[in-house]
Formats: sequence, structure tokens, C-alpha cells
Amino acid sequence: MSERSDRKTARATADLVAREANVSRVAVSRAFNPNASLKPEKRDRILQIARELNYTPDMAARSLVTRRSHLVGMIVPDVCSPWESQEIDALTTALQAEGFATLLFKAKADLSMDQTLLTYMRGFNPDSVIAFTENVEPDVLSGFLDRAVPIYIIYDDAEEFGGKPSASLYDRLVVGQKEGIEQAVALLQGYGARRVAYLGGKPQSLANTERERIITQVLVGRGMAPPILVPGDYTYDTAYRATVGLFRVGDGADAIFASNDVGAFGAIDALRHELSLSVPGDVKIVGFDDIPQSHWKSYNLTTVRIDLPDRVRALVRLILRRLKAPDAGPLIETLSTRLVVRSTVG
Amino acid sequence: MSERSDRKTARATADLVAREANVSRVAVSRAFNPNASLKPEKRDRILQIARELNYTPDMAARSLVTRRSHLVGMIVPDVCSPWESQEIDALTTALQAEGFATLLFKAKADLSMDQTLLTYMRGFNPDSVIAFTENVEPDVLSGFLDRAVPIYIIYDDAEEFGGKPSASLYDRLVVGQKEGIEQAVALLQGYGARRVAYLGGKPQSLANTERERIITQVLVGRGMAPPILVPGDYTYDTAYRATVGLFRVGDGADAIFASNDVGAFGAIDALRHELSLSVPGDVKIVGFDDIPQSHWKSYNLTTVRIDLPDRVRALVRLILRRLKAPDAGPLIETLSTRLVVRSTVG
DNA sequence: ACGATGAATGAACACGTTTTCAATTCCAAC
DNA sequence: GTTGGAATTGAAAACGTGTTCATTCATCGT
Repeated sequence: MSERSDRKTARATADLVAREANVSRVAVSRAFNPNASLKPEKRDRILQIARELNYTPDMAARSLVTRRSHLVGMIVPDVCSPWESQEIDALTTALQAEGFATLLFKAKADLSMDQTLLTYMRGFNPDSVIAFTENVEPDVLSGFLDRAVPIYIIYDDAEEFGGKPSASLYDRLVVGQKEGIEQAVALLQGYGARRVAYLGGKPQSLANTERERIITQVLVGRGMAPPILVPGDYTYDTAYRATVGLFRVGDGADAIFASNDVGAFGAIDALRHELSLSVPGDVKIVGFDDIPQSHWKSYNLTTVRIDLPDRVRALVRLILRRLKAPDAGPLIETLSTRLVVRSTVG
Repeated sequence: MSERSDRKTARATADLVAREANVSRVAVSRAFNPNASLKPEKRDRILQIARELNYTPDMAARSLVTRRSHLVGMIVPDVCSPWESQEIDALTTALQAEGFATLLFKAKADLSMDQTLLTYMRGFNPDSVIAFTENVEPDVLSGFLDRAVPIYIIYDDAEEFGGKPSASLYDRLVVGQKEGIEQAVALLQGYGARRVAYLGGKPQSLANTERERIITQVLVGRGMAPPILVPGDYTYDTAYRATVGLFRVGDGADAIFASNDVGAFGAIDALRHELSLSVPGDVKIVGFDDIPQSHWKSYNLTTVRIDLPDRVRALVRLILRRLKAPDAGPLIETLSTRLVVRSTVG
């Protein structure tokens, strides 16, 4: 027997283990199901033999009868984004501990999920689906309603949620951004900022729209002018160019509220290396997310933190609760934000 | 019928479609298998009805008989790392186009894969497994040999590959780092560097060991002193502290070769913001990977690029070739590296 | 000693698909 | 009109597991 021929050895099955242990195949199944009734010594012997034979229950066969795939689908527009990669990492770790594997899919850049992707994903029967893309398309997603209930991450206004009626069919994690934004604006105002610009994210992103709305509301509420709206798309390069544009052809500003940290980096670099302006001396900067890069000395960004561990715990809770009660009404978890002060404001 | 009751509607099955279309269930199966023999008009009618009923073949049931799960497992130690997240993103996109979904697992921080994780993953029967963790444990991985053949990404010396005999049971992508390193050292020498430090990555990482080995070899080959070895772990913070240590308690250096780009950022920030030294004036810096952040203006890092599109194409090719010929000998793809010159050397 | 309660056990079925395989239909060529 | 071969079809048998359900076995209170 050469090494290579090992590969042809058929995978061990429950039947084989049963025969080898002189028990019925049902006993093997029970041995791997902790709360099934089986004599302890028998279970031990079966597990021992299973280990020798390198046997593991086949998830596909199991899921066929159990109606549980132990898969959690994630639809992500851009894995490279530091914030999203962080979230995927933490979520995968947490889910792995609960016995779930993550099934990763890439959405389109415009944050939409096309029918093809969804039906494809549906074939795998994920127990739950987390939509990182915020573009809600109720009729498309309705295809999922046979088993899993999708989870949406939304911002601030649970009721409006795109104004779509079928919103009541999703579970959701609501991120309240108001606290963090209020603290940020207070800080900016305290350091004498008068003219604030909002450097936008992807226009289709609900997080972006809500950030813009709340920042405007808070600024005006504190007697300041509404923000100068600078379009962006969450990327460094666009933020860089937009900032240069703001100061070269526009009137400039004495503070920039970026829609995410990466955009804030672009703004900082544009100010320092292209416009020869100082941060925070000439222009103050606030970001959003608090990704690991934000404490890097070149930026040391003051930013609105969305606490990742809290966020992950909330998501896992949503998944487990839904699995326990498939027919329950829409589940909701709420999260808050707070400002992390570093050195880009004062 | 309320909205909620829709959720209880059982998922459409091939049987239902068959009944609805007045054909046998086999015909439905054939309708979804393009190269099966079925009268075109019949296929159209079935697909039409399937669409109306929102039917998709169940992957679990299919994989049970086909012995193809259409899943590609990825074992990743740290999804947050910019380089890895980039690779996961590109790989997922490419595989999705070929009809595969990615199954993501987190390895332990020390780059090892424990038995629990592997047996767990095995249950899902991935068609292929890509090991991003470089710590080779042949006996552990042998548990996979019943169906999928794991792919290892290794560096430079295919033969040595950890010196483990069972290396011949893996497919592998070999990344040749010599070209890039030679170009980098030539550039450093050209700009007058005399004393080069190597800022290491995780000690368990084979990529790191090989980088250290080759850099030493190339330096000595060009008549320079072997590098000062500074231990690290691929992270920004460790690189920052290590660099401070190198210049505070050590003798310093006039050039730093970092084991990855993120480490280079840490070194740059330590030099500029803690040690008040200039880059590239006082110290020249070269990194490894060429991640997107490397062209950010605050760093603008000169670095050894591993071309991502090439790399992904090679990996996908490995997977498809192996699936076509499960019993073929070990498959090997080779890749090269080259220097990307920016402004941290001269 | 005796019925009663509960745990332990295995045969048969179900889950939703693909794959033989034999039977049928179709069509062109003689 | 016949005949051959190819295209088309459906019944039955897998694939590997969890779950009923009726049966056997041990245990315990009276």
C-alpha cells in the first residue's frame, strides 16, 4: 500500500463503526449526541473506536434529517475593509465556539445582493444569514423565509429601516449612533470648530445616510451651521481626493467628520501631505468605527467607537434565540456608541 | 394567512415541482443538470415552474450522493490582517464564480490547527482546503485524506517544507521570494545602507523563516554584514516597540527589512514619532506584501509585492485540477515576487 | 415477590437528491 | 415499411444520518 492509495480509502461511516463495535448503527448516532440515552461505558467504547477509525458524522447527511446545517451565511461587500474583516473574524470565532461554521459570500460593490447569489446561498440552507450589505431588497430576500431568518444590521431608526413593509420579517441589530455623535460634536465645538464638513460613505449605505442625518440634526441643535456635504465611498483614495477638492475649489472647513476611519485617514493625509495643513491645528478630524489602525501613531484618530465584542455578542444572541424559537416575532438587539478621544481634535 | 405563517411553508422540493409539472422527479433533477439529456421544452417548463415555486436543489442532499460539497474550507489565523483579508476576499470572489462557497475557520494565534477544529471542519466534507496557517502537522492533517487534498502555501523551498515526509501528500503554492528580496537589497545598498536589521514575523511562520534565511544569504552574497535579527510577530505594536528597543538599547541600523507591511508601518511610526529619526533620511525601510495601505501617503512604503491576482488564479487552478484528477500526484504552482519602489528607501 | 417506572436498545422509516438501468420513443436511412 | 441507433424517460436503489416506536432490561417502592 503506497501512501497515495490511502486517499482511496472510503470515508468511515457510522455503519462501519457500529459493526466494529458490535452495536447497532443507532447506538453510534446516539454516542455522538450527548443528551441521547446510552449506557456510558458503551458510549465510551464507541467513541474510542470512532476515533481509531477517524470517524466524524457527515454534516450533510445530518443536516438532511435534522434540518439544521450549522452554517451561518455572511454576505459581505468587501472583506478587505478593516472594519468588516474585524467583524468577520470575531464573529467566526464566536460562532465556531457555538458549533457553527461561517459560509462567506461576496456581495456586489454597490451593496446590493443579486438574485443569483441569494438562490445559490439558499441551496446550502444556512441556519442564519447575516447581511452586512445594507441595501434592503425585501422581495429578493423573501426567498429565504422557508428556513432561516436573515439578520440585518441597521442604524438608529429601526422603524424607518428603508421604509420597507417587510422589515418586520427580519431580525435586526440596531446601532444607536446618536450618543457618540453628540459627544464628538461637543468636543469639536469645545475646541472652537465653527464649520464642519461631513465626508460621506457609499450613498446606498443606510449607515451613511443616518450618520449624515444625525450629524446635521446635532449640529443645528447646538446652534451651528449644517455640515458641508462632501460625497465619498468609504475608501481612502476617494476621501483623499475629496478633501483636496474641498480645500482647493471649495471654501474649506475647520473640522471634518468622516463617515468611517479609513476615510478619515485619507482626509488626514490629504491635509498634511498635499495641502500642507496641520491636524488638529488647522483642521480637526473625527472618524467612525475605531478600527485597530486608528491608534497607529501616524493618525491617532479621535473616533466614534462601535464596540466590537458587544456587537458580536448581540449577533450571536440573535442567532441562538431565533434557532430556539423559529416562529417568534422579529428579534431586536440594541447597541450604543461612544467617542474615543485621541489626538486629531485637540 | 398572516405574513408570519409564510415561514412555516415547507421548502419546495423536487417532488413538488415534479408533481406540479406532471413529470417524474428525475426529470426535475435533470432540468438542473445542464448536460443531462432532457427535451428542451420540457426543461424550460420545469425550470419555469421551479422558479414559481422558489425551488433550489438542496446542496446537502446533492452532496450526499454526488460526493461534491462545493465548499472550499479556509483555515485562517487572523482575518483582520490586511494581507489575509485581501486574499480571502479575492479568493471568495473567484471561487464563487466557479460555483464554490467558502467555509471559513479560525486557526489559533500560534498558527497551529488543533485536532478539534480539523475534525469539525472535516464533517462538512469540503472539496478542498486551503491552509493559510503554515504550521505543518502531517499526522493531524492526514485525517483529511479521505476526500479533499489540502493546499499549502509555502515559501521558496518546496523540498524542505518543514522537513516533513508527508509533504508529498499536499498540493502547494510555492512563493519564490528571492527575486523581490534581491531587488530590495540592491536598492538599499545603492542608497548607501550598511547595517540592515530584519524585523521578524511570527517565529512559527515558515514565510518568516525563509525571509530571514534569504535576506541573510543575499546580504552576505553582496559583501554586507548579516542582518541584525529583531524578533517580532507581524503586528504593528510589537514592531513599534521592537524598533524603539533596537535604537534605544541596541546599536540601531540604517535600514530595516520588515517581515510584512504592517510591521514596517510600526517601525516607521516608531522612528518618526518616538525616536525623532527620519525615513528614509536616517533609516530606510522595506516591507513585504504590498497591501493597499502601503501606498497611503503617511507611509508610502517600498515593499516586496506578492501579486494577489496571480496568486488567486494559481490557487483556483490547483483546486480545479485536483477535482478533475483526485488521484493525481501532488500538484504544484509557482509564483514570483518583485519590488515596488515608493519613498521609504530613497 | 410483584407490578411499575424509567432507561436502554434496535428495526424501520424519513430526509432530498443523483445515478444506474431497462424500457420507451423518436428519427433518419435503406 | 422496416430497422437500427440515438435521444428521452421513469422506477428503484443508493448516499449517511437522526428520529420515531415498540420492545427489552434494570431498578425500585410496597
